Amino acid sequence: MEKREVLTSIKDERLIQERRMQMVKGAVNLFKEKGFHRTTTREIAKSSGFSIGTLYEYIQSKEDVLYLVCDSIYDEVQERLEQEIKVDGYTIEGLKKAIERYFKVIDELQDEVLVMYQEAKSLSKDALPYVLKKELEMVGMFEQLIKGCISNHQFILNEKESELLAHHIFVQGQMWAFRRWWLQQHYSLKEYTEMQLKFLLKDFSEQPVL
Amino acid sequence: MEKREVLTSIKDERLIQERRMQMVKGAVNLFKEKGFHRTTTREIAKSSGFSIGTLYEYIQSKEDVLYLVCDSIYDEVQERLEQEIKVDGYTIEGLKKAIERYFKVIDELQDEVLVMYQEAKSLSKDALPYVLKKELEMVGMFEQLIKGCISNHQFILNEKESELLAHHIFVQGQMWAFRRWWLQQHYSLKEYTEMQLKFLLKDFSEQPVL
Amino acid sequence: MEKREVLTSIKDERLIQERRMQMVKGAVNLFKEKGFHRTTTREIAKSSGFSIGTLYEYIQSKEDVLYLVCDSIYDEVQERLEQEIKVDGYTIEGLKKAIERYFKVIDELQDEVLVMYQEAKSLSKDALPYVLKKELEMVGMFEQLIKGCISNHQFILNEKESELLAHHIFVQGQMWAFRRWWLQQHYSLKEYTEMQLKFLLKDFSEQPVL
Amino acid sequence: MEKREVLTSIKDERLIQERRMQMVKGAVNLFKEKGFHRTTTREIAKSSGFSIGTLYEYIQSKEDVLYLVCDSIYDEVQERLEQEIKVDGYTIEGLKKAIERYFKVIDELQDEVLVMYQEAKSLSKDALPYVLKKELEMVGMFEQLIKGCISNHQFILNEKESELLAHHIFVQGQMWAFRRWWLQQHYSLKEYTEMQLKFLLKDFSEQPVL
DNA sequence: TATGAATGAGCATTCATTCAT
DNA sequence: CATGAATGAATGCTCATTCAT
Repeated sequence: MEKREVLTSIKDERLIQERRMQMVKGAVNLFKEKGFHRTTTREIAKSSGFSIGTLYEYIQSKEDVLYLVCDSIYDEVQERLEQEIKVDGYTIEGLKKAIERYFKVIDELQDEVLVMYQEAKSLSKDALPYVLKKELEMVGMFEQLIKGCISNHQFILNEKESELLAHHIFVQGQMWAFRRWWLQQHYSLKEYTEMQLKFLLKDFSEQPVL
Repeated sequence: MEKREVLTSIKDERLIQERRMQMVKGAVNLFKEKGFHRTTTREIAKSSGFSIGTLYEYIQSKEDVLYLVCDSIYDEVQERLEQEIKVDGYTIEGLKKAIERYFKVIDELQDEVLVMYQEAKSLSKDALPYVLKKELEMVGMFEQLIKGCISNHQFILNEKESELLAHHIFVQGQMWAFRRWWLQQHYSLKEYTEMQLKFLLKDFSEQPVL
Repeated sequence: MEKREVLTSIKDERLIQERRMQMVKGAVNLFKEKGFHRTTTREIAKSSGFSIGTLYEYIQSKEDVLYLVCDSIYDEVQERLEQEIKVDGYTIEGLKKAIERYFKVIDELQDEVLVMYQEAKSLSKDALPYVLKKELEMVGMFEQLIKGCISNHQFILNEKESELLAHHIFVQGQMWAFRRWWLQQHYSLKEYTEMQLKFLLKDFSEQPVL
Repeated sequence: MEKREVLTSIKDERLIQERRMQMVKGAVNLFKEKGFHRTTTREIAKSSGFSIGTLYEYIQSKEDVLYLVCDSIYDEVQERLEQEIKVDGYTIEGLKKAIERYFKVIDELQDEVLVMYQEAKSLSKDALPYVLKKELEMVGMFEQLIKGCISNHQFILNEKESELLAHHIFVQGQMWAFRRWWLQQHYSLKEYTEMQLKFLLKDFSEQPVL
């Protein structure tokens, strides 16, 4: 699936990138505070550093901003993740480290992650699938790791179990962000990570399962 | 924490209950479709079967409807759960059944659960804590079950692990609702439940952990 | 001009009088605080001690309440005044005493007077003339006194001057009420009365004017 | 006391002045006819010659319009007055002329004056003091004139009497406006002025008072 | 007579979007 | 390209009035 196009009347591609970066940065902060619906386009323009007229030169509707924000958050999470994950091989140890790093990335971007999960439903029928697709790509990263481990005889899981485990890992990361009102009062990130690893991988940590 | 009062100018308590039931029922359907912010008070009134004026006789602001909806969903989930859970003792088998039933309840009320999780953030500073409290009560139900099992030497977990496991169970239930766009295309509820049980409880299923 | 009728569906005349008295008493207090437009019929009913339904048994529209209030205030001012004024003869001394007493009555009923002057404009085309008529009757009381004095050769004024003096007196009384935010911080009622008497009547106090 | 700020989202100061002038002009006419409360913001916008949206670009609430109206009326009365009064010295003749001109200004702006006196009470706790202050400034103009005359030995009055006389003059001017329903049917402005001068200043017109 | 639940026209205000400069 | 004034449909909410009980 190619990136959904956000139409603009501007020709200079470099300018488009720059303005949109400003826009996303400003909007994320606002969405964090007040949510998408309670944020006005004027506020977005202001916190982006340009006028409402200019804002509309680079987007077609308010919803485009939300799409741009979601898109950018995914890109950032994914990018950071890929950067860190690549190094380790397909071992249980590698999988553990990947999870650890994933949790760390979520922790660093928790505001953004929160925004995305709370506001994504406001995306149009048009943009939503693209965002969900991105999510599946991230789950796919874990799935690949798991399957790599299985190929390496690190442990045994069937197809569906692998898939679900990948989802599991993914959701537990998000959980750190959107249940932070409780979790982060009771656990440090380190504690949380350790316990999650225990729950998620305990069976596999000693010997291949029969 | 006592129930947050939603002010009304109506004196007949029976009528209040009846109208609010209509209201919640009508509103949930709308919130499902279009979300809280895109639903107008007029639509809520209409789908509740009365006029906008009457709607406002029973609430003070649009947000009250959201609160009433969240409140009612929690009550229903909790009620259904308690009803089913009570019978079984504090055994692993009992815990499993409780989880199964919890997942079933979530499955039945998935629209409502989804609404609640997507819209709760729009609750005022006033109402949010009450809703979060309700959530912790539900987590608490699982925690009690788990601790009961521990007392019965069904397995060994420390305090924090028990808490986290309870959260885990709770979140996996919700996950069935808010990731249904993917999960429910790949798994039946039965499959999902079985696999979750395996992940959540596998260690404990054969013998007490040392 | 006969009293404007305020229609009611109630037959028992005694009840009508009683309910309307409650109504006026309750409404005056509310109008004082928030003005006619900002006061709701529900509030009037409540502060009158009966239900909104009952309120509308005794009036036909919210404006009727305002009319009833204005009417009742005039009646009270006029009644108190007549009661006190009658005794003295048509002398300058008598006129002075009448003015003193008028100012005292205004002082006692200043809230009511204020309400009337600020809200009378909200009366319908129908009710306004009746209220203005009442006002002229009160001015007429002073005019009579003045003309009596002239007949008694206490001083000399032509017709128009007499009229204007009567208006003058009347307006100075009201002034005590509706400029109280300044006057009552700088003068006691006694001081104000004395100075007004000096201004209004000085010329006449020593000898007939040529 | 500096002018109370009415917030606007418009940056062009010239435009603000122009639009507000239109607004005040349109609103005065409506307030005259139906009063502040019975006038809708849409009507104000329409009679100002722009849309409701534009209206709200220049004010923050309906009450701001009332404030702007009151403010503008005072400014106009005061400006016209100062313009005319300056020339004459501190003599009884000068005071008389000032009063004449004041009455003439009130006569010309009687609709506006009426609006102000009937609606000022609807101003917020915030704006009211500012308007009352303006009123005292106008009274102060007469007080200065009177005290100037006293300094010039034109007549003798103590401090409090001077103050009250100034208020007197001020109120008699207003009286021409808000009792016009009677006065203007019985007197021409000329007659009224002459008689008021006689009442207000007769004692002083021939010789200094002992 | 008394009550109070129901009604819906009406209002102030907001805000995404456009377009002339 | 950038600006910001203008627009008006849409929305949350109020409240005078009615009428069945």
